[in-house]
Amino acid sequence: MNLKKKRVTLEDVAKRANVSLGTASKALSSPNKVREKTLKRVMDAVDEMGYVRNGVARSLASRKTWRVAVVYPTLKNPMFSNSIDSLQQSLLEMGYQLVIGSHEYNQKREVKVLRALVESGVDGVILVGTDHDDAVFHMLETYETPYLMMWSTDETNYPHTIGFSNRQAAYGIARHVIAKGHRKVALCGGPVEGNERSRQRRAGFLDALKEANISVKPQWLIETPFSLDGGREAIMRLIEAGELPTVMVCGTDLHAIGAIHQCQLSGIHVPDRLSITGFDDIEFASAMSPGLTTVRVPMHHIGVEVARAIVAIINDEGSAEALELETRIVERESLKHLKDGEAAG
Amino acid sequence: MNLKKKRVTLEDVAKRANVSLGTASKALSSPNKVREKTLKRVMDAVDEMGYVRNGVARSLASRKTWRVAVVYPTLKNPMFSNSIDSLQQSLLEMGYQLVIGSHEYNQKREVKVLRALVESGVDGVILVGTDHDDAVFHMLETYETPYLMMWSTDETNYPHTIGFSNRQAAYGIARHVIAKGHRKVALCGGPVEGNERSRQRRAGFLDALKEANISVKPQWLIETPFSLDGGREAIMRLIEAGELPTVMVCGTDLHAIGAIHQCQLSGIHVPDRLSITGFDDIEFASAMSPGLTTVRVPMHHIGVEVARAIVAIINDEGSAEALELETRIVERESLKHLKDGEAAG
DNA sequence: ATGAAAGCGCTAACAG
DNA sequence: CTGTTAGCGCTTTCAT
Repeated sequence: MNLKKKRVTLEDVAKRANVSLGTASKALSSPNKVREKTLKRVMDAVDEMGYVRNGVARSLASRKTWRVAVVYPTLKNPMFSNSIDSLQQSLLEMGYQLVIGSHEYNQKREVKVLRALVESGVDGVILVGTDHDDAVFHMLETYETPYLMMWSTDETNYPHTIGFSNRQAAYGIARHVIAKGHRKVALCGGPVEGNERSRQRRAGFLDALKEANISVKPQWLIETPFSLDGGREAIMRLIEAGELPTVMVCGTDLHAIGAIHQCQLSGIHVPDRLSITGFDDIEFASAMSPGLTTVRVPMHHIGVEVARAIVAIINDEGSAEALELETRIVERESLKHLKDGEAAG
Repeated sequence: MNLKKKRVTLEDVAKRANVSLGTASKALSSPNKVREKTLKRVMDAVDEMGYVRNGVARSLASRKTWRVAVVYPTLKNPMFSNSIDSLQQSLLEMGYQLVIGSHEYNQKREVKVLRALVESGVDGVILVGTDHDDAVFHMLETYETPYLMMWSTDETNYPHTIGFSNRQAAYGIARHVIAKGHRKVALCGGPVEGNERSRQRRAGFLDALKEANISVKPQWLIETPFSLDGGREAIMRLIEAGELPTVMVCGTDLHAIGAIHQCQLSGIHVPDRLSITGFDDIEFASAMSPGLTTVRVPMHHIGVEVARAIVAIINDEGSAEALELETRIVERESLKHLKDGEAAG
């Protein structure tokens, strides 16, 4: 009662149940490989003594942690924090715990965060995007840790990649915007350095513009941080630049929502004076006014497939093939269909 | 090259550096307790062999996992996912990894999630709120796992609690609303069962109304799920009930934002026809139109303090005193100041 | 089906 | 300051 009583171990349980340590162990992990009577004796002892398994010891002996790490660029974007949810649920069903890291879009920090995660012991690693510091790949390979990259299938040949083509998706929404009669187009995305998603989204936008023979003014090619403020800043720059385009195509919903907000503050009517589109389709995109026209990313689907895939790779049964999912355009009020007259002016 | 080469262990490193296992271990964990020359020999060996510490073995031997678990009711509310961020950053600085669980406001599921986390091995546990299944407290105490409750200081005497008084905060915003001339008040909150925050927020609202001698119609006392849809549903019910109040006070921003959206769909002008207030002050509350009048919760501050506190408790130096932080009202356009005439009508 | 024994890779006394 | 020696609590052969 007073002495610091040691935690009860499997050995204690075994003694009480009158079986060997090995048998007790088997009773817990493979109940069907033990006589029913023995099983009951062990289970009773477990209950009576309030035994709880020591996962650390299990992991050391079995060389399996039942833990998977995921490293996000940020958790501030609801896109990623919702992804945690899907991932976590799916992994839990397969008996895995999810450990999370983030690095605020800093590749060097990503290396550190990942190292800490890997050292602490995980059976597999999930990365966002395909553009990472060499040290990341080196560490993962040296240490022979199974890993997979999600969200983007661009710019890589690695087989274990699950996501979508950012370039194509961006191309798609840009074409859509052009089809609505827009010719004066501004682009606003996040930093492209060390981020193939940003890069490919921009490339996709530009592909569509080029195809339609539309050139973008340099001042209308904007790069700001991944945040509401980034979007607000973009609008300020547009205003400073003098002439307003008829539409601003954004690389993320965060940009777009911030931009719309700034338009409201600055008295620019959306979409009458300026149309705005996003990318991601976070929940708030549909709850605001005007509703945001954007690209829906199969976030939940990615989470489910990624969970399944990383477990498969861990068990050495992963298919060596990238999985490319579909995106689709969601039309709401923030994008205006220009009449011919307006298109010109 | 071809055989599955075993991972290099500390023992390998020690041999190569010509020191004993113990010395190598000390070199890594207490570099200053080792002669400089020895340290260098070990470090060189580490680099040459690409050694990475095995955290699992460390944990078993030292009985320390350097991991802290946090269990959220949901990750879908940006409030909580942003909290992950603060917590994680602060813990990382102190050398701890964060492991996350969630249960979608289901107390029985919380028990299971927590058990998995505790079994897998954590040095401490962070819970949201004070209302949990008995099994939770029982498990934590039996297993002698340090824990702490955050977000709410209501309905508990447990010393390790960091958050704010939901009742007081709710009372505050309700008084504010009343001071703006509102007398026809509807309330919309989340389910109160197993959730002392919901319960205390509602109680706080009612305290203020009672004090002002305002009675709430039963149909105006609404309880819907914690989601945008929950807010939308509340508005639909108000419409069905016939007469509209002049304001609806919401228990979370999610409710409020959903409600405002539904008003827009249903042609109810906010705030001219109906004022709406929220609770939490998530980022989107300020980026929408009309901006949401709400209660700012010191989410980041909580994260920082909680991280500090759980580590202190783990190290047996936690102050046995709850920490109550301040909230404050953020005024935006969704709450209208009623003129005397309107107040009556 | 069960028991015995050998680690998993590291930390933590304790000697020297 | 360094080496030696026990474990940490469990899984896993291998016999029986």
